[in-house]
Amino acid sequence: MGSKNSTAAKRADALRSIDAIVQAAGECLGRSPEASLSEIARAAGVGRVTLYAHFNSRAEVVDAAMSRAVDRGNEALDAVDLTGDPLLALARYIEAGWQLVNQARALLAAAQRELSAGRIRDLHAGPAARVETLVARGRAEGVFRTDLSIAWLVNILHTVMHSAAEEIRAGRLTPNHAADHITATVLAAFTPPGKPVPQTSGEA
Amino acid sequence: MGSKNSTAAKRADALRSIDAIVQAAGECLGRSPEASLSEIARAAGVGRVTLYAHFNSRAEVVDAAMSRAVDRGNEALDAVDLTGDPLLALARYIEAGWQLVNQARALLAAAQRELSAGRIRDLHAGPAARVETLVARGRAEGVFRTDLSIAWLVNILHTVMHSAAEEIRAGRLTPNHAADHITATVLAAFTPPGKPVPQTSGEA
DNA sequence: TATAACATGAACACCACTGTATGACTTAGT
DNA sequence: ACTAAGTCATACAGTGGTGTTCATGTTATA
Repeated sequence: MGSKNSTAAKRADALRSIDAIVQAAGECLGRSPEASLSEIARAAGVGRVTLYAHFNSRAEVVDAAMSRAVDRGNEALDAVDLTGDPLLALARYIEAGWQLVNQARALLAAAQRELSAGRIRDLHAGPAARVETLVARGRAEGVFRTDLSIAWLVNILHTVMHSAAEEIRAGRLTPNHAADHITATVLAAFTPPGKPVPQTSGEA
Repeated sequence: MGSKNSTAAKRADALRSIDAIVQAAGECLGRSPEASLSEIARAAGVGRVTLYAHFNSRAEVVDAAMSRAVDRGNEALDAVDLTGDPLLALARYIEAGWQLVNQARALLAAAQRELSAGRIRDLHAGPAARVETLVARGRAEGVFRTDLSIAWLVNILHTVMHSAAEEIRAGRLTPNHAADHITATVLAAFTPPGKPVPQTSGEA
């Protein structure tokens, strides 16, 4: 559904172009959701007509870029160990994926105007489940608060990650400290009322 | 700088139109930053040409809508008591302004593409200072954490407010519980490491 | 009621983006 | 080396937004 062909085998040449286009689309749409196809084609080092030779519409380009981002995200996050202490697991998740999640969110803005709601749900099913089970486990173990819904906590995690990326873009935060800031903030936000918030980096 | 005239006194008729346009612009741009002037004029119950009779460009409309939103925000927030216990003060601030801040942020997206960076800084100077001093006072009193910068904490506050509004739009949160969720989350995130997170609503 | 201000629809030129078509050129695969 | 596949520049039609002009009505206000 991403590319144009049905059964014909593509030439190595064409595959290279397609890959460049999808990659450029991910970058351009990640920066600005209303990037034009001309802009994407130019960033891919390819003619605009060539883009239309492989994708029937703008929606197909967005879909391909979004799918690729989700795939790469899943791939990267599969390498993260989410077992053991939920606090440490969450810290590992944040460390591995905070800038990844941000780009996915920027792409999402483009996808939400170009793709159907069902398609977006499908693309999000996998990644969302991973964090949800981690949060659920943390709640079951008494480490994360239960007075707020799982959906809200997951939303907070993603929101803080995203905002950190924007703070960096605005020059108010350095990339080195981003993960620390996110972790410190989210772990505190997840702490059950009455319990002390965990120390994240330097312990006394 | 907002409207078109210089010295001529406007008719009551015209003032009514201008007000309707600015109000409609606030609503339309609050929903979608790329709302067209045709759309805004229609929402204002006014002809498109009439809009151009009062505003020279799209930027002027955006500026007027943004200025109005900031003014109304300042007005509403001036009524909030930010003295006393910083925790309670922050809770009052959230209660009063969370949906307000969200609309301002949605407008901000439109403003950032149409207005100069300097103009945006000017518009934000007032509102930002208010929260910053509150956060600074909370830190000085040992209630808020000092291991994260003031700018980051303020950013977290606004980000969580904004995300709550989006959760409501997505149907995952009811407006009644929004302020509670935001307060519970932000107060926990602001708590210094090692200290217990405060109970917000029901105490055991 | 006179008149200047205002509102309005229709029409215009301009621009950027989308999507398609054509024809010449280059490259991959056998 | 031959051919099908791919690339690309140019050009085209269609769409939708921005600003402007104009001629005709409508309304506030003195």
